Amino acid sequence: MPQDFDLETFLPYLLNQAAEATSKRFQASYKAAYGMTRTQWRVLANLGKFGAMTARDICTISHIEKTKVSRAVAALQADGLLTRTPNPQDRRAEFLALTLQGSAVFHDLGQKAIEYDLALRHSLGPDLAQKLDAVLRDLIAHGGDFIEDAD
Amino acid sequence: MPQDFDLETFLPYLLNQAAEATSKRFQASYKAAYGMTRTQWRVLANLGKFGAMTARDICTISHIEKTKVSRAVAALQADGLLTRTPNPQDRRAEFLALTLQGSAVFHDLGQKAIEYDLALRHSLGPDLAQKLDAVLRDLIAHGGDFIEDAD
DNA sequence: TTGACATAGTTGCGCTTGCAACTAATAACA
DNA sequence: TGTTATTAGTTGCAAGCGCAACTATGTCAA
Repeated sequence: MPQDFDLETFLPYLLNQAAEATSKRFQASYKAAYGMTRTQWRVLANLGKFGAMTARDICTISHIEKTKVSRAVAALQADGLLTRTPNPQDRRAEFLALTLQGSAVFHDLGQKAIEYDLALRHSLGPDLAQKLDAVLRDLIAHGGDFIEDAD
Repeated sequence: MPQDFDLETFLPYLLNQAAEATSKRFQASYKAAYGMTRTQWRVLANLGKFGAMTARDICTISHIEKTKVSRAVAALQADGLLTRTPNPQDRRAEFLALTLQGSAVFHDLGQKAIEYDLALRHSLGPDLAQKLDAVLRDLIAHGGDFIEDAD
């Protein structure tokens, strides 16, 4: 009967703390300068990286829920950072693309993100940082696949 | 002019994804069985691990904001999982302690958490899992200390 | 004492989220 | 063709969260 559970060694807890700690600072970049949400920043970053695509594509690529994407897209459009173009082949869907202004924001924030990421990795050391990448990707891919009852 | 920012290699993003992926499944344990919030689960876990303490102590230990702690404590009390005892030395503060029922819940969830944690670590391999712990703790401690302008 | 400041904890408000239900368009197939 | 099932995207609602303001108590020092 192990009664010695310790939150401080619980992997999901540690991951959450680390994610919050590292995200918090960078959040200031897009929140203060552009009044953007994390979801908005991610949608922008995906469009900036991959070019025009539909909301559904963004969902698939980024694993963000469609509700969040929908609202983020509406907000980004309202701010003039992206445009929607109907797809004549499928009138349910719309192609999303960054405006010139949206691209400018993407380049500005992307630049800051790269610098921040480098600083973080620098503090960890190169090989550790690289291993961390692999481990995190592994957890992202398989982190929810163990316990078979739920869902 | 590096325009090649890629979200997929951005450490805060990876950490968030990994945290979400691993937390989601375990969340089912406390949400489905006890209708608890993540914050409630964390407060319960801290009280279970460290015994009676004040809300302020929980804030200090866990880095959860006092507002969240306050509301989680109220909810846990309403569910009969903890009791508040006024501190005669300082009538602003209250000692919080798990009830018998609260302890039972803590042991149940703690057990499940240990199992889940072991499964996660097993999938990573022992040495990698251990390194991950150290890296995450490092990021938690220093993850926000680089960029000096914000705040 | 009394007044200025600090601290424990709560509350109000606006915002983001998650979930389920919804609309509109398309696909599948008898 | 008509009927049903999928899919793209939106919306309503009930939370939870973050922040600032607030209450009540305690501290310090003139």
